[in-house]
Amino acid sequence: MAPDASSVTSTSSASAKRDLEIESIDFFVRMMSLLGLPRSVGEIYGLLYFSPKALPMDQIAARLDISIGSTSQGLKTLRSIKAIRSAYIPGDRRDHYLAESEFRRLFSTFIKDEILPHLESAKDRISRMEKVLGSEPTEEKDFYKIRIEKLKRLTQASGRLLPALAKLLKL
Amino acid sequence: MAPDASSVTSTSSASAKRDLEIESIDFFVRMMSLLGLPRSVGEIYGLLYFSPKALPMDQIAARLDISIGSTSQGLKTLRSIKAIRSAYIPGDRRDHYLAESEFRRLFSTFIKDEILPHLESAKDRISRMEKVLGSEPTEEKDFYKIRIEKLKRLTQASGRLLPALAKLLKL
DNA sequence: CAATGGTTTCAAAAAAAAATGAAATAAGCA
DNA sequence: TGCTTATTTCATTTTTTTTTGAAACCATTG
Repeated sequence: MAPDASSVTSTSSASAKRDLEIESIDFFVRMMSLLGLPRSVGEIYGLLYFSPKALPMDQIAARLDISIGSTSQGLKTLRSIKAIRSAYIPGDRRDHYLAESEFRRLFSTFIKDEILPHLESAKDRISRMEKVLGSEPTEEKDFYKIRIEKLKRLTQASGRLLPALAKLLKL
Repeated sequence: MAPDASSVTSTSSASAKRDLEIESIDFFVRMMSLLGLPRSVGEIYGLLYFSPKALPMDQIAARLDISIGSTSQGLKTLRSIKAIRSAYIPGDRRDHYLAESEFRRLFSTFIKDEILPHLESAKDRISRMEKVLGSEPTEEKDFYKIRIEKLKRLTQASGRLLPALAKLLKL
């Protein structure tokens, strides 16, 4: 078979690394988008996840071919959900980033920040519903009562289940 | 206090119903958006969830003040995740829709259709990663091995946990 | 304390997602 | 079958989200 300049390199492991990197980026782009996070955030995390050394922002932007604006924003998001941490590299002013590979922490932060607040407001809303219904003797009162009851159970179950789920994900 | 034509009606429970409806729509718009579904889908489900009688498409569009195009699309989505079902009303040609209030079914369909396919493709991807790595004796091989191992555990855990979660949500 | 390199911010552009409305299709009824 | 009403489809428009790029900001160091 014909040697191909782009895939055969001196060390031969460089292309393997690139392959892993690409699979990783692809994987995390999908996964982050499942969590509602933008493409660039998935790309950055995917790159860092398979990087043995911490990378500075400008290298991340260059490797992914995205703007430093996006990169800065994406790193901010990833920091906020504790999906990355920065490592100090002596003699280099730039911040260097490493992927946090403990998914447990990642998910529990996500659940805590994104899901639980909604559950909180749901509780208030259900109280309001009960108040509205309480004073109104409509014919279909039973129907409404049951619906409110189901909503209540849903939010209660979620409130208990989600934190438990986060704990189970000790990977 | 001054009587207000729009909120005081002959039965007085009409406004209570409207209040519940609004809270419900608001609730489900948020919840559906958490699942990545468009606003209109949440509105439709929220309306149906607190409707004691099945509603036809044109009434749904009118009450929510959205186009029948959106309504048709939204109903299609909701049907596909089994969140609603249609009821036959004698003497009326139109399809009438009811909310499926068993959240368990709703979630398990959602998990099965939206999440599990991703997990499937993740398995393939991980096999590819292992193949790439296997033939490459790099120095950092241990690092890559560990990362791949973690990914594998994540997908395995999710594959086991998510269906279990769906079952637990018998509300 | 200026100069340089690194990072953030944010208005504008680009891209993606959702809603509209009208035409096409289907489905019930006379 | 033809007429009427209900529903779907889809090109276009609108809205929302994401990315860009340049200016502002910060921090280190000569």
